[in-house]
Amino acid sequence: MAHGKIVDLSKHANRSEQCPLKRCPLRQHCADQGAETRWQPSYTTLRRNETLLKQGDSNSDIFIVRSGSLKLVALDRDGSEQIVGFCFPGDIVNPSAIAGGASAISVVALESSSICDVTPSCLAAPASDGFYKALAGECARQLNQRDNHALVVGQRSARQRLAWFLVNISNQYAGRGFSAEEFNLSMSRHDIANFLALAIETVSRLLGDLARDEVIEVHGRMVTILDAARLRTIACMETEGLTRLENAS
Amino acid sequence: MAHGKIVDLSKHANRSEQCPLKRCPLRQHCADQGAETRWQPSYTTLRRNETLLKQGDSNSDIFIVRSGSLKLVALDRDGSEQIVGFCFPGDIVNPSAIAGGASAISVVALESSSICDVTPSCLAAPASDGFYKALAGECARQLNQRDNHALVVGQRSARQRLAWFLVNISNQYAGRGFSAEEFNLSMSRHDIANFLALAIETVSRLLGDLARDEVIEVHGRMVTILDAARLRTIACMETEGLTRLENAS
DNA sequence: CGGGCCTTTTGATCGGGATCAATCGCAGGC
DNA sequence: GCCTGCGATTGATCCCGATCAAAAGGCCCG
Repeated sequence: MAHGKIVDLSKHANRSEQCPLKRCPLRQHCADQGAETRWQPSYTTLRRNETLLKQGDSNSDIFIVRSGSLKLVALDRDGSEQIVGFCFPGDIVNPSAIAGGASAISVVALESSSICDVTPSCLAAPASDGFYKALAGECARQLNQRDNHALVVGQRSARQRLAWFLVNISNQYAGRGFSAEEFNLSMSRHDIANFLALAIETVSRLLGDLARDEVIEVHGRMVTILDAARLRTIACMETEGLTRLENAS
Repeated sequence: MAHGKIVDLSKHANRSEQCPLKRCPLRQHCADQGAETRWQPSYTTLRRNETLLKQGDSNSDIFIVRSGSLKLVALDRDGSEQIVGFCFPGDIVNPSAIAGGASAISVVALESSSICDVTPSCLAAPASDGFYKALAGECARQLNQRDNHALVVGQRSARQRLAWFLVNISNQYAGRGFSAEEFNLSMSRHDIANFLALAIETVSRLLGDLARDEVIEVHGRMVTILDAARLRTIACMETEGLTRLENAS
């Protein structure tokens, strides 16, 4: 468990030595193909609540998050929304673009974010096995995440879901070299509630409960995990003890 | 809306003129590559409750359903299970194998099923763009389905979920040339309940309600849709009116 | 500093669906 | 035929989390 500095991902400077793109399999593929010189993606900056990708848009672009964070939202025409995931620096957004057609979800920035559109340069090189394989692999990873989310939402109590969420976020931060114990949530209570299929009031109350139990400490969006082991225990079964293979990255 | 015969998918003969494999993009790819002669996959037969693929197994096989049906199950070590999808003839099982690693889900037959393992022959041909692209596309399609499932489970009432499920199953059958109005469910009430994150008693009661309202007719696992329009209306908002892009196939 | 607006918290009540508990129905075995 | 056992139905009750309601912070802007 990495002990990095406490930072907002949004403030994460894009200094090359720690640019999250370095780890991106798509980029690595391009490099492997000797296409490094063609790696000239375009960059976009989004502010809070701005949309990167809109559900239904015919869209063939694939993005990588450089800094900030975003939510993936499935919308229904009657207005109901379901957040199906969050994206952090280094994550690949919209690998489904490979299948063509309309985007099945919308992607919205949770905070100021810098996004890299990798499609043009990758496609400039004749599309190769490596490119498709990397994308397929990313789709597969996201599929696993969705299945895990379904398992949690479908089988666990509100308290377990929230604990699971916190463990997950903590892992996300840790995997990027930041503190796993102390971090700022970039999403609102509303987003957390929606993601976990709970009411916002329930999330608020349960955060309070966890704080009262001294498992975490909460000040607005700043969360400190005081007892990671217990949090993990709660996440998995409130009393007994275990997760399925956690997709940490 | 196709008006085919009423059949069990399990009884669907593998006569070549209607073999579901014909439509499989993977197979088409192999044909396109002139690899048709190498299309010599192995076949497996499973009976009810037999496992095609076990979560955690290091597995690189990709399958296609020839006949029958299966459930995709995400398991937790504490014993809880979540069905995340069902498979019917022509469906590609485990496209995630492309990413390697352990399988994230288990796949279990709901009835006697004939399965085709396509990996050996496809991989015999030098893996090409088309192969990976077809798989990536399939992963993307499944990702959409999962998101839709999450939206329904996260946002809709029990009655809406069940109606949505019936509409979905009906579409699956229709898409395969069978009757959209009358069919045998291959899954138990337990499976339906689990898939929709409901209690089995709730599913039973709501099926009874829908039958009493003359929207459907139920005799054990045999379901007849009497008023498809109303069922669709219920599925989407119980009173108002709409779906998001339905992934019918 | 004060005011408006949005997010979050906290409190009180309600209800949809879970849970508990029989009973029923049907298929397979002897 | 009858017994056995599992799946499905039906009924009664309970409770978790939703909903309604209101207050309390934050935060930006004038």
